[in-house]
Amino acid sequence: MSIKQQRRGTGSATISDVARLAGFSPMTVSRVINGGGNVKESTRDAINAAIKELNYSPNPAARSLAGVEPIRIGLLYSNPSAAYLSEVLVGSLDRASRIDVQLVVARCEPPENYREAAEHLLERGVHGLILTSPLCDLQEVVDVVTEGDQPVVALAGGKPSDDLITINVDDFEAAHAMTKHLIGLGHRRIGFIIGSPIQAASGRRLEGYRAALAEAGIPADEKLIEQGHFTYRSGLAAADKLMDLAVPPTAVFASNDDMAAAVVAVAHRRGLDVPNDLTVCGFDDTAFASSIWPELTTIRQPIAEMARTAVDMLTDEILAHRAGKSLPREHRIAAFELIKRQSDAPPKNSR
Amino acid sequence: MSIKQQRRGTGSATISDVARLAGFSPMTVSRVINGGGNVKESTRDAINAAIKELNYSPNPAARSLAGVEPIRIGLLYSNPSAAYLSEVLVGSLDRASRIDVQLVVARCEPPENYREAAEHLLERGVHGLILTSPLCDLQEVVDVVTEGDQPVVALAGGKPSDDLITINVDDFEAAHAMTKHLIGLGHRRIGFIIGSPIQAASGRRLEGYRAALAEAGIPADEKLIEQGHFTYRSGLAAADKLMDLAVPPTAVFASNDDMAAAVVAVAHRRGLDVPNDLTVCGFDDTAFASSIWPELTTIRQPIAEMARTAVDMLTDEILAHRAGKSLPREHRIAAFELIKRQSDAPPKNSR
DNA sequence: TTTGTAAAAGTTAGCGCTAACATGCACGCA
DNA sequence: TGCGTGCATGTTAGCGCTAACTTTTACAAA
Repeated sequence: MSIKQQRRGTGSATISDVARLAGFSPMTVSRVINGGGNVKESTRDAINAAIKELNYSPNPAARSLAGVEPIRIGLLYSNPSAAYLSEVLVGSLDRASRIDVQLVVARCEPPENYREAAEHLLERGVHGLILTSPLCDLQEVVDVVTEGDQPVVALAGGKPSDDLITINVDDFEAAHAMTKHLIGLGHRRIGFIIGSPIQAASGRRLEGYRAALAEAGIPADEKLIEQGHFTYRSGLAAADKLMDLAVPPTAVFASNDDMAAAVVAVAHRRGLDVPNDLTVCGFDDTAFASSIWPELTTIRQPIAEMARTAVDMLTDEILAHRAGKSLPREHRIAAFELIKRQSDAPPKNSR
Repeated sequence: MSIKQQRRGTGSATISDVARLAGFSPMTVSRVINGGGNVKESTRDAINAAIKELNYSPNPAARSLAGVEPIRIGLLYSNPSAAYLSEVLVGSLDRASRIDVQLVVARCEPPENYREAAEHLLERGVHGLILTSPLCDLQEVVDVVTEGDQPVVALAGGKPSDDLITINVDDFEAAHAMTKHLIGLGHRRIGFIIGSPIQAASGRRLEGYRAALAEAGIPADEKLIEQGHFTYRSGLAAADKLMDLAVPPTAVFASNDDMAAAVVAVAHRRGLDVPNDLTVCGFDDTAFASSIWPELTTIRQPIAEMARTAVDMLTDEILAHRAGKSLPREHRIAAFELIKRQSDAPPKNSR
């Protein structure tokens, strides 16, 4: 007796296996998978059960060969805050390749060419877009990309709205937690450097800071709050002003790492030791945070994870759209993490 | 008369179109494409001509469906010098997706888990590996990944050898050019901070520096040369030593941007203006270079382009390997660029 | 000339999936 | 009873490619 050798095949389950197990034809299975209509509820359930049992997932090559247009997602970035970008890329690529979605990455530098870059992507036929920070906070950019009817995800930024799916950490809670951490160390005069006013997160971070102070019963001192623009240079200026105060802060919480690094630079220039004379902490956990010395205590956003989520959500939207349905725009909140490094310590006088 | 509507199909040429045009069967075309043997020279030429004329390229989905194992390339990185990483990713992904090669990205942090990470990739069935800096300079890592018979490309680092394909800028020429630039500005006492001794590029950069000085007839002063480790912290120490010299340098050329940033920090701490009191320049053009102030004059390696090349070379190797042939290990040199920003100026006394 | 043999080419079938069409069936209405 | 109507499912064929097998051709040895 000869066992017929399978000539090819990956060994994993096929749509026919599922069909056989469920007792229907492959076509019906296909309909269930692709959200097609006209399938009885009980049939759908039986097929889904079979899919689960066989741990089946459709072969993307066969699918695309059979004429289904593969899902393409555009990723628009600018301002290579490089650590951020690489996390975005690693996360989104990882997920995209796993679920066989094409990712088209494009750089754009507002205000010059954002329109062009966006149109370029749309021409390439993308079915959805991911907008990374700080693009999501530029209203013109958002307007351009939401003109069409492709779904758009704003990653770490952007105002939740009906046009935009957003994925963010809770900036308020994160800033609140960091401020509370500083208060816990014994600090009472805590300087704050606000981020760029055009980014929505800046305001939320400021409020988190204020709220933590208020909760601890520490009176707000507006002189301790300086405006910055998320740049190193703006951090230098803000830090100088803070350190020139009659009673300077014992800790400075900057709204991002670039500005925090600038605070460290200013402190050093003035002969202050970080963290013993001045505690400094940042936000974002970019490469900066761990490449300067001392390394910064900061807030980490799970960017890679958020990027993965972005790809998933877009894909769901696109599939729903293809099936003629429509999903409500979701607004996800991801969990942040307070990364404690070497730039924070109790204030001097409290020891 | 009814024109039969094509139900599906992408519209682009298929292997049958090529076969028809060339006057052979699709199978023979397939053989030509896949480097199979037993095709007459004249046939091969005719088919290649037809391929060119129709601008044909095989449909990857159909190919993979027909059972050809898709090419998978592993990319190993560590030490997220993030700008570098993002360039590597953008470049390699761009090319990989265009030629339909799968890229499997993995992080590894020697000395803990490099073996594990490498083995993990190999288990995932990658057919070739890209090793990014600084991994390519760790002999243990290189040993592990070259154990098998997959081809390995060292990107921006590594010693050219029979085991390793390398892609580098000419570190000697680049350091030479930068030093010459400084001499051209009028500097005569130029400090140099050497990179990590374990990376081969460090030595080549030092030699470039020495050669440029020698050419200009400037006597070498060993006190102006300090050892560093490519880290910010090592840059701080080296800069302090240089600035403590009886006759300190008027310019410092650090072997990477992190150390150059540290030199700027030390200068500021000592009340020196950059570039008016001290010229500082770096190497690599990482994010650091343009996020601190003043922005660094530095050497840019075309990392994205080099990454693209890496993917191409590996793919060629893998295809050659599959066809039973073997290509010699190549060692490519890419063109660097001297990026002039705001951290260099003529020395004070020369004005 | 016949035959053997290897090189060069062609044929067949099938990878897994889905579009288009076909069918079956229940239900309501004339 | 017959007949449309619409839902639920099945059948057929083909997407583009290549593995495995078969056939043809070229050419040398018998």
